[in-house]
Parts: sequence; structure tokens; C-alpha cells
Amino acid sequence: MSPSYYSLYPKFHVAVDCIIFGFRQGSLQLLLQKRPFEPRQGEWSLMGGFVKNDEDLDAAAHRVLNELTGIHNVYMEQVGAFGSVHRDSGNRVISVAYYALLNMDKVDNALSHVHSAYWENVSTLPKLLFDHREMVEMALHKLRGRIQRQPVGFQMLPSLFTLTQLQQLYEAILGEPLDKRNFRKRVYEMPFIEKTPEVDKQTSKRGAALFRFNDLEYRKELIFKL
Amino acid sequence: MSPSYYSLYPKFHVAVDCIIFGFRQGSLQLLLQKRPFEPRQGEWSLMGGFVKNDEDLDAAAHRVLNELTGIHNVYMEQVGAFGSVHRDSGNRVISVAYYALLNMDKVDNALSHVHSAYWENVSTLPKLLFDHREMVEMALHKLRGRIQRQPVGFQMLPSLFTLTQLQQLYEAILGEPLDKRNFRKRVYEMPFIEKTPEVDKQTSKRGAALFRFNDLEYRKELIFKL
DNA sequence: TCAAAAGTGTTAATAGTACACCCATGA
DNA sequence: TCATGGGTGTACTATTAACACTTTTGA
Repeated sequence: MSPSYYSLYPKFHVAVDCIIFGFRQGSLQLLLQKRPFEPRQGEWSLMGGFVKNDEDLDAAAHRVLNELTGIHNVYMEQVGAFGSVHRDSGNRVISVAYYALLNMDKVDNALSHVHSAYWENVSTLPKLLFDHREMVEMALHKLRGRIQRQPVGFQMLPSLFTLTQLQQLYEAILGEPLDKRNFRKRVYEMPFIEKTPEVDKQTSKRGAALFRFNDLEYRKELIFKL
Repeated sequence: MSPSYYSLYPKFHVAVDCIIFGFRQGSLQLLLQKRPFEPRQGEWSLMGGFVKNDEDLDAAAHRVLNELTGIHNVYMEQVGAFGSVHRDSGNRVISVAYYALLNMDKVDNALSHVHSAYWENVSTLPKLLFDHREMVEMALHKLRGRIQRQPVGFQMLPSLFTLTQLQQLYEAILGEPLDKRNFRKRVYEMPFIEKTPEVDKQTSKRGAALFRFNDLEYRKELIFKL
């Protein structure tokens, strides 16, 4: 058989869909789009796009995210491939879902507005297109697992943050309240979360110490664990 | 925009690749194939196949597995989508990897022989085609996580098995020795692993009690946990 | 009788959970 | 002065890890 062996087989549209997580005022949010084309124009959907010929899957996901938010270097993780025959009511499309964690403050709002994209609270999501709801659930599930092992949450916080913010983030992701003292005890044991001399006075009169994630310390920690 | 909006975008060959795990004589094995077509004919590869037009992704994986082994109703889990531009040196192919757990005794050897497929020990794998090695590593990683939470290992054992077999299976998957007494203690706490009156005399003079996995009890357990 | 695998409990260490009060400050 | 969110430690419980000898039986 020659390389043309491949050509005996069908080809498919391949898309990426992004589950874009952000965090603000104590709640986990998703950047959703009012679908701008038919079929199902106007319905709420994840931000997606078709993969290009010369583009890696991961690159496609980053491109879609960048087109919508203007941000580069975002933390992303693949959720999985969704390929039921009739999942897209327009045409057969095999879609690979990725979730992204980003700092909402860095989003270019003009850009996302152009794409009719809006932040929605994860706990009160509208009805979503196709199997996008399933993608979101799976992404959340993956994120919950991930955040218990690796400090990926910082991607959603400003570079300086209070422990209360951090705890609220964890609570929003895990969907359950955490004990303040136990939470802080765990944080203090992580050498890569550093207290800074800075103080945040926005949410309390007394002021809360601001912390920072030290990536270098984290890498040391990783090596140490092997 | 009309449904023809889709047609502006490129299409791709989409394949599934199966990481087929089996267990025999204390070691974890993979069913590998000598690739039967060009390019790279004759190299070791995972068993794969192209997705058909009217076929769900999951269905494609099951079909490929069935064509190679003759077995239906196999435990499978998606590993993820692999879509680097040049991952396949022949043509662009986006591949979705699945791992499967099966009882080696049930494989139709004539059938797998036709496909030039052979079992290879996971710890001494030959060099694999393309990114198949990466797929195997990721599958193993997923399996390790899975087996700690859910009793999927039984898929690889005969319906009656000894605790020594079970422990060796876990050791092979986790890649580390386990304490016999702690292991058995854990097993005794699982109501869905039943001791039968049967005794296996194949590996010891004394004989070892044979156990069975009771799926019904397991489902009860699951419901109970919610 | 002895080699080879099966079977069996206890103790120590660790990790996780529950819980309530004082502090600093701006309004 | 008081309301608000920030900050702190200890005791209890549950889970996990370490560890060695006896039993059975076919060759």
C-alpha cells in the first residue's frame, strides 16, 4: 500500500472548544459566546474554532483563546475529544475540548465584546449548545482533580493575592466550603507561596497580607519530589 | 451564514489508536501490531484505524478492538486526542487514543495473528511508531489513577482469580510492590469481591481461594456512596 | 521432610478534620 | 466603640504503612 492508502478514508471537520475559567468576587466564571453563525445562531456556546491545516491541536486552542481574549501564554489542558456522529446538528464535527485558566483582568474586553462573549457564573450557567454542557462538566471535574495536586489556581488570580481570595477560589472550584485554619496551614507548608510585605486594604479595614506564587520555588519543589 | 459555513474549513483524517492491556504470568502486556502498510511498514505500532463517516469516536475504538481480538464489551477509556501537525509522517492524521483492558484468554489468536499482532511486556516495549509511545505512557498514567478509585482491574483477570493474582496485577500496573497483608485487608473491605468455595491449585500445593467480582454489589456500593 | 506459596493482626506514623477566639482598623 | 474581615493552635479521628510467622500439601 502507498501513502495514498490514507485517501481511502473519510475526512472530518475538527474543532477545538474552550472552557474558559475565570474568577471574580468569590465566584468561578465561564466566558461564553452567543453563537455568531447558523445553525443555532444566538444560542450560548463555548468559544470554539476549526483547526487549520498547518496547526497543532494545542495551537488551535491557544489561537482561539487568544482571538477572543487577546491573552497569550494561558494555562490550558486538554479535556478530551468529543465525536458522536450527531453532536453538531449542522455537520459532522469532531471537537477537542480544552479548559483554560485565566486572570479576568487581563482579558481584552473590547475584543471579547466583538465576539459577543460574556462571563457567566459557573453555578448558574444558561443552557448550552450541543454537548458543551458535558464538556464543561468534564473540564470542571479535571480541574478539581488538577488543583488538588498542582498549584494551577494562581493562573486565575492577580500576581498578588490574599489567602482569603485563594481560599474562595478553591471553594468555588471544589464547590464546598473549606476550613480557614486548615486551609492556611496547608498553604504555609508550600514554600512556593510567599508572603510579601504588601497589604491589601480593599476588603477589610485591618488589611490582609498579600502573597505571591514563586514559580522557581515550585520547580525546585517538583525536582525535590522525584 | 448558512450551514455551508463549515465547508470553508479544512477536513482531516481522524483515527483511533488502541492501547490494549492484558495481564499474564505476573506481567502487564500490550497487544502491538507490526504496521501492515506504508509508510513505516513493519514498525511496531498500536492497533489503530480510521473513523468512519457514520461512526461515533467511541464506536470506532470498539470496532478496531473487535476486529483485532474478536471481543465485544471491552472496558475502554479515552486517553486523549493527539494532533501535532507532523505526528504521522505519511499524512496529517488526528488520532484519538483509547486504552482497553481485556482478558488475554478471550482473544481470538487466529484473528490477531492475521493482523500481525503480538503481546509485548509493558516493561520491555520495543520502539514504537510516531507518538505511540507517548500514548502508552499517558494511558498507563490514566490507568494508574483509575485503578486506585475503581475496580477496573477485573477486566483483565479470569472471572475466578486468587488474591495473589489480583495483587500481582496491581503491582504490575502501579509499578511498585505492595504489602500483602495491607493489600488483602483492603480487598476484604470491598463487599463486591466475593470469596468462592473454589480453590486454585495451579500455583501452590496448598491451594489458594478463588474470588469473584460481583458487579451487582459494586453498583450497590456506588449508589451507597452518593 | 521440606520447599513453596497461602494466609493472617497489631502497632506506629501520618494525614486529615473539627473547632473558637483575639486582632487591627476605619467608619 | 463597634462592625468587619484577618489571623492563629490544639486535640481527635481516620487512614496508611510497616512488619514476621504459621499453615498446608505435593513432590
